[in-house]
Amino acid sequence: MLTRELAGASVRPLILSILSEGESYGYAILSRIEALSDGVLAWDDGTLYPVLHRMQNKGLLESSWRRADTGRRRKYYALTDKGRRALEREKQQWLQVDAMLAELWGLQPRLT
Amino acid sequence: MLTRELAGASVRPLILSILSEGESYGYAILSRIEALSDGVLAWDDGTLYPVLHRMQNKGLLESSWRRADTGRRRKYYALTDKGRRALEREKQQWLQVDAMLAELWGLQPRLT
DNA sequence: AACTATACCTGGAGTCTCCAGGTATAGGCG
DNA sequence: CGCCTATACCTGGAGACTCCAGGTATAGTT
Repeated sequence: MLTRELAGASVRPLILSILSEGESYGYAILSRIEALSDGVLAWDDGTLYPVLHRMQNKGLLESSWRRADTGRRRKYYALTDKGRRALEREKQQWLQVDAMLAELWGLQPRLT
Repeated sequence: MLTRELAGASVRPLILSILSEGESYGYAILSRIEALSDGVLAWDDGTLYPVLHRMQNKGLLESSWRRADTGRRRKYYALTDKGRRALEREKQQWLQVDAMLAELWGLQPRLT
């Protein structure tokens, strides 16, 4: 698994990025992350939900309870405008740090 | 500045990477990071020192007080073998998360 | 009727950044 | 010589966050 610090740094960008593709809900976000990482990352759901709540409190997300075709109740989350701006900021910050590490590691810089 | 989470995720890899180029000391590490980021990142030194202490406690670094040519006392830090292994792990983890974000953001994957 | 997978939530322990404040000294300047 | 600035290190407490253990509920399968 990841160090707690890297986990902390990546949850928010990952959630924002996944939701930028369209609304989703906790459980699905979890599986999406697991799939994206080829099974390497698997957050406990008890870690994810509080993060979603905090992000909603800060106005980055909005949520609505709906019943899926499967009959189950789900809490769907979608990005707000503020959330979209936050994603842009987080992305820039990530790329900033990534560029520094890439330089230290002798990797080629990313073309933007 | 960075979000506290990204700051947390990047301090350790940055320190380990900088020290992998040769020993250094707190104040110089700070300026190295500032230079690498083109002035964007500037950690408070009160944030860095406890991190160095913790890393030494975990056996990732070793330190020695020496007097520089300038006459000042400095605490030089160097990587231990354990530190070198930790760097390798952190690097893999970073690249893992980076690959996930790159995919979500539609960036080209990094060639290893 | 029992089980599994889906789907959500909370509380407390431990850990970490951040900030404010503190100590000490070399070198330059008046 | 006395003052200032840059260099160089340290600590304590506040606040924030992940992690884990535990809990609730229900659709579908056996």
